[in-house]
Amino acid sequence: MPQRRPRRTRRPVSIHDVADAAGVSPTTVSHVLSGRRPVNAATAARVRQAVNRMGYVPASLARSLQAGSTSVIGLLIPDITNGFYAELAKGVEDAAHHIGYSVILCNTEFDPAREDHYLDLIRGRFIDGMVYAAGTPPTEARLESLLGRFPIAVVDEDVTGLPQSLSAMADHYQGGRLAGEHLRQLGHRRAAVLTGPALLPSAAQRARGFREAFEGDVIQLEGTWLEQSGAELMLQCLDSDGFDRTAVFAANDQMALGALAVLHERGLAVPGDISLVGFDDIRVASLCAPPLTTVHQPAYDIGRTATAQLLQYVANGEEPPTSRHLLPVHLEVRASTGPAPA
Amino acid sequence: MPQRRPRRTRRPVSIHDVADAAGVSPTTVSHVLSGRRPVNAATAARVRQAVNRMGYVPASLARSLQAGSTSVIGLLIPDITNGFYAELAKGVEDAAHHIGYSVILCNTEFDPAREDHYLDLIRGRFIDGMVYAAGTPPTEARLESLLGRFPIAVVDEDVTGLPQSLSAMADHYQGGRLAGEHLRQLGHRRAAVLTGPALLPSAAQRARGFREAFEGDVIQLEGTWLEQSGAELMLQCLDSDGFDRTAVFAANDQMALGALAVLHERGLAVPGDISLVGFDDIRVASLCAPPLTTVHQPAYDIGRTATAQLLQYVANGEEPPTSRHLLPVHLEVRASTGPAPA
DNA sequence: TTGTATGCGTTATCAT
DNA sequence: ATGATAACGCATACAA
Repeated sequence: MPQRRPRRTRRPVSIHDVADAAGVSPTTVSHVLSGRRPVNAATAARVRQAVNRMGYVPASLARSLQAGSTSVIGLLIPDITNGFYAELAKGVEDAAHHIGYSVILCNTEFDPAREDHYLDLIRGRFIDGMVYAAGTPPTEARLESLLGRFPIAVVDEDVTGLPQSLSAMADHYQGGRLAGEHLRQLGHRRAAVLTGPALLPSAAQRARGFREAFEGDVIQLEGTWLEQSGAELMLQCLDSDGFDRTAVFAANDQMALGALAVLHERGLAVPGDISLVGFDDIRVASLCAPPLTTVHQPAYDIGRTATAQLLQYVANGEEPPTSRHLLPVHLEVRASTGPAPA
Repeated sequence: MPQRRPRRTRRPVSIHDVADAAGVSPTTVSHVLSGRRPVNAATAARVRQAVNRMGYVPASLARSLQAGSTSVIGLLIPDITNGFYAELAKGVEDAAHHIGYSVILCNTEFDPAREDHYLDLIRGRFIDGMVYAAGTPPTEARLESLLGRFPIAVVDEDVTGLPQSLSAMADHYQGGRLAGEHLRQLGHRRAAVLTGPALLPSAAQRARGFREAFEGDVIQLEGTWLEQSGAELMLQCLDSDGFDRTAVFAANDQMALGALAVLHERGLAVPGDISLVGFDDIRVASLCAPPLTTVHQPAYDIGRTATAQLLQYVANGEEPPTSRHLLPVHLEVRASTGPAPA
C-alpha cells in the first residue's frame, strides 16, 4: 500500500500529478507529450490543458536515466579566453545545439587535477561524449583508460598509438612549413622557434615543419601556450650572448603577442629588425600593431566537424569508428614579416 | 536457440553488480563509497576491491535524480568569442568548479529561439541554476516566468521591475560618465554615440551617463553589440550630410573596433581627426592600433561574484534573496583619444 | 484507446 | 553492522 509522499518542500509538478488532474494514467500523459502512440483527441486535449494549467515540465533527469543518455557532451579546453579555443567552442556548441545536445564547458587552465575532475563526468556517464582539446602534455596517460571505452573526439592534437576513436586537427606540420618557407623566401637564415610543450605532437610538428622548410639556422625554446610564456622566451633570446636572429616563429598567436610586446619594449622594429610569425590566426592577430603574419587554423570548423562526427554515432548509440581528420591551413601574410635586414 | 547475452548492449557496471560480486547489499556498497555510516573494515575492503576490479563508477544521473539536484548550472551568453563574455565565462567556471559544480555553455548568438531552448534546461530541472547574461532586448518577457521560480543570477544587465533574485553588473552609468568627462576635458564638443540595443538598460545607461557628463552636442545611433554593427554605424555617420563629430563613444569594444576599421579605411586619423572610446577593455583593446581608450569592466569578477552568490544558496537548497551588486569601472586612457582638432 | 507493472541506478528510511 | 524496501520521475513492454 503506497504511502503518500512526505511533501516537505514545494515539490515540482510530476507526470503523476498531471495524470491525476486529467483523470488519466501517467502513461497517457507521456504519450500525449511524446506523440509516440495515438491518443484520443478529447483525452489529449484534457491532458494538454492540465499540463498548461499546472505548468508541468518533464524532469529531463528522469528521462535521461530511463533513456540511458543525457544529450549532453563535454568540451575540455585549457583556456576559453584564448580566441582559438573560443572559436572552437563556438563550433562545438553550434554542432551540438543543432541536434539538441548541450555542452558542458570544461575549462582546465592547464591544470591536470581539473582535467581529471572533468573526465570523471564521462566516467560517471553524466555526459554522452567528450570533445577533448586539452593542450596539456600527459595527454596519453590521462586518456588511455578512456579511449575506446567512451565516445571521445580528440581535437587539435595528434595523439598516436592509442585506441582513439575520432580526431580532428589542423595540419600542424604543413603550417610550420608555410611559416618556414615564407621566412626563407624573405631571405632569413637565422631564426628562433618559440614552441609549445615539447611532449605535445602538435607543438613538435609545427616546429619540425618549420625547421624542414626553413633550412637555415634554428634555435628552439620550449614554453607553454601562454602569452606570458612567449614574452619570457623572447626575453631569454634577446638576453643570450651573441643573439643574431632575424626571425621568430611562435607556436601560437598568444605567444607571438607576448614576444611582440617584448620586442617593442626593447625598441626593436618589427619587421625591420626582426620578423615575427604566429600560429592560429585569432582575431587579434589582424588587429595588433603590426598586424601579425600567421598560420590560419580553421578553429570553428575543427570544433564543428569533430562534434558532428562524434554525435552522429553517439546519438545512435553506436560506437564511433577510428578516424583522423586533417584540416588544411594557410598562411596569412601581414605586416609583421619582411625581408631579412642586411 | 540459446541466448548468448541476455543484455542487448554492454551495460555499465552498477552498484548492484558490485554488491553481488562482493557478497553484500547495494546499501553497503553505497555506504562504503560515501562513508556516511560505519562499515566493517573487512567488508569495506572486499567492496573496494570489487569496485576497482570491475571499474565501477556511480551513475551520477541516478544520484542526481535521487538527490534532486544535478550540480550543474547554465551560463547563458550571446557570444563566447567576445572577449568580455569569455572572461565572464572563466569567472563563472572558476566559481562553479570551486565547489564542484559544472557549467553548461548556453551560447545564443543573440537568437531568441536558442535562448528559449536553453532556458528549458532550467524548467526541466536539468540544471540547478542559471547565470543569465543574454544581451538581448526582450530580456524581461523571456525571464518573467522564470525569475522567482528558479535560481537565476542576472548578470551584466540591470533588469528592473522584476522579481529577480540575484544580479551583478558593472556601473554602466558611471562608465558612460567617465568616457564623457574624458572627451569633454580634451576639448571635444560634438560627439557620436554608437549604442547597443536601446531596450537594454545597460546600453541606455552607458549612453545616458555619457551625455550627462559630456554636456555637448551628441548624436546617437543604435546598433547591436557586434563589430559589424559598429562598422555600419560609423559608416552611416561619416556618410551623413555635414558630419562634424570629433569624438565617438562606442557602447562596447567590439563596436569600437568595427568603427576603428572604418575610420582607417576612410583615411581618418585616430585620434588626430576623431577620438574614439570603447567599453569593456577586452584584451585586444590594448593591442590594437592605436590602443583603445576604453572603460574597464571587471568581467571575470562579475562572473565569479554572481556565480558564487548564486551557488551559495543553490547548494544549500535555499532560495536566493534579491540583491544587486554594482561593480566599479574605471577609464583606461590609451592612444585612441586626444585633444579636439582646431 | 488506455492502463498496469517494471526498470533505469542510486540513496534514504526503516528494520534487524 | 548490514539489509530490504521504497522512493526519485519518467518511459516502455505487456495487458486489456
